[in-house]
Amino acid sequence: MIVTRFAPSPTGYLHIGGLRTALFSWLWARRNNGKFLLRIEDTDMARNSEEATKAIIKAFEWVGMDYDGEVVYQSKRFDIYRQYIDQLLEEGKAYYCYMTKEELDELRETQMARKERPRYDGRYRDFKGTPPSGVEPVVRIKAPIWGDICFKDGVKGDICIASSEVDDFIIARSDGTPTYNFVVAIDDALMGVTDVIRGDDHLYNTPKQIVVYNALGFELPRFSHLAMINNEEGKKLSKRDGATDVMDYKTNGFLAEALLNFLVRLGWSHGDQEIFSIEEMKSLFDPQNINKSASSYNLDKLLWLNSHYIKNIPNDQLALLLKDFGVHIDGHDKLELLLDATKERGKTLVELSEQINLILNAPESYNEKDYKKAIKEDTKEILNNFAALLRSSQDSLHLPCDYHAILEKLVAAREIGFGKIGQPLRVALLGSMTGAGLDEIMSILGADETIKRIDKLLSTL
RNA sequence: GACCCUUUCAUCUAGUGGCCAAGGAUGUUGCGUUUUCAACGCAGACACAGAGGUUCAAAUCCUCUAAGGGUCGCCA
Repeated sequence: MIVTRFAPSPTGYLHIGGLRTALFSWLWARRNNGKFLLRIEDTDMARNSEEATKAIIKAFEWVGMDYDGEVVYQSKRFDIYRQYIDQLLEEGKAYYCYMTKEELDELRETQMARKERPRYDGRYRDFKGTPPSGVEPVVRIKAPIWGDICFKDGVKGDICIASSEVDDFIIARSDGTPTYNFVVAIDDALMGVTDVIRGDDHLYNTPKQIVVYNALGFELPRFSHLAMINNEEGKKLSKRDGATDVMDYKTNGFLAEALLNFLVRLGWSHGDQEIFSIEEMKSLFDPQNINKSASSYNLDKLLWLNSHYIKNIPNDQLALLLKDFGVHIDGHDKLELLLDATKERGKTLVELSEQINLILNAPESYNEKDYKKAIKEDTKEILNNFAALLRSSQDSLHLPCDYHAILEKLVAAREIGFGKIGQPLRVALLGSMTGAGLDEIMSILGADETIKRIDKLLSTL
């Protein structure tokens, strides 16, 4: 069985890059009817917050990603880690190191000065003497001294790192708490994780974790390291780049489906296909098709996808989503017509709600430029004429085509161009010359409201 | 500085030695549809980082160079 996991450290909101990593892991598990686990990496007591964990879970809920079983908190598993530390100590695979932080800093400086890669020199590796007093020791694991540490990465292929590059890293701090690379390996093994899918930035941790796997006799999972997502300038995505918090996308009017579709195509592809429903992703996703190279975030494409999903989800669902944006049209008898007329005009739910409000609420003022452009000498007469026509045939006006018919009638009778009536009418109804089709707008408003808005404009002439 | 990874249109990507004088998508340009905007349709512009090899044949394999990124914590 395939078991994947997402293992964030709770230091803030869920980042867009984190979501993509989680998505890939989730999809791979779901595709194989496997398990997708959520583990919170909170071994650093000073930095983690409960809020952050909640934020991550909330973001998962929004996008509809479900995890299996209970959330695992590393902070609650310290006694498990302690056991393994003791075991390694007993077996001579780990040892106490009495080097102070100051000594360590000093060592690093001299190494840097010699243009070497800074690393622990192993001075306590085979220490048999009397430990210096007054130093709380850390526990270090014995990493191999010779050869290479190799593994096959699901994305990058064969990776080999010289053992000389991997030092005897600390697995327990002087206060006894375990460190990241140690607990990750243990938890992944204990939780039965078969596929570790994570960011590129962990590539260098992998050989360290392999040291732990080997020392404890655990079987290695498959590792797949995802290249980073950069910003539109190709630089590392940071908080300065605006919306990096997943939940910002919700407030900015993006659909979860669109976000996931966007993210799944960042670094992964399936031929030429661009649009993937969640179900399709679940059945098609394969880490084998993940790209090696980093990709850049591109808002235009996200926007395009979002408008695609806005246009294609059922109207009743759309109405539900719109509630969060101050548009309450649940019971509106012209709901279908209203959304059909507007949903091609909004790339986000924010824009769409603006479009809808434009129709639902009578204009309080008119766009100056459009007003000037639309209002001509004969406009007053034409609009009066049109209003009269509306009044006289009020009872038979229902569908957009009904309104269209009387517009045609007016145009034919007066022998004028469509613009003569269309432009001022548009200003009267919406306050400006852009927006949905006139026939639809009038049908949604009904004859009464249409006449009211025309009269209001007439009163300014 | 050391080690590691990456490199196809502006962007996401297809491509695993011949089907590629490089395909799709976003964006962009023009035209059409339209009372307006949008949407849609059609047409166009835009790329194999560079240099050397290997081969009958290279975007694809090898070497070097360059550029970008990552990592070097008692953070995760």
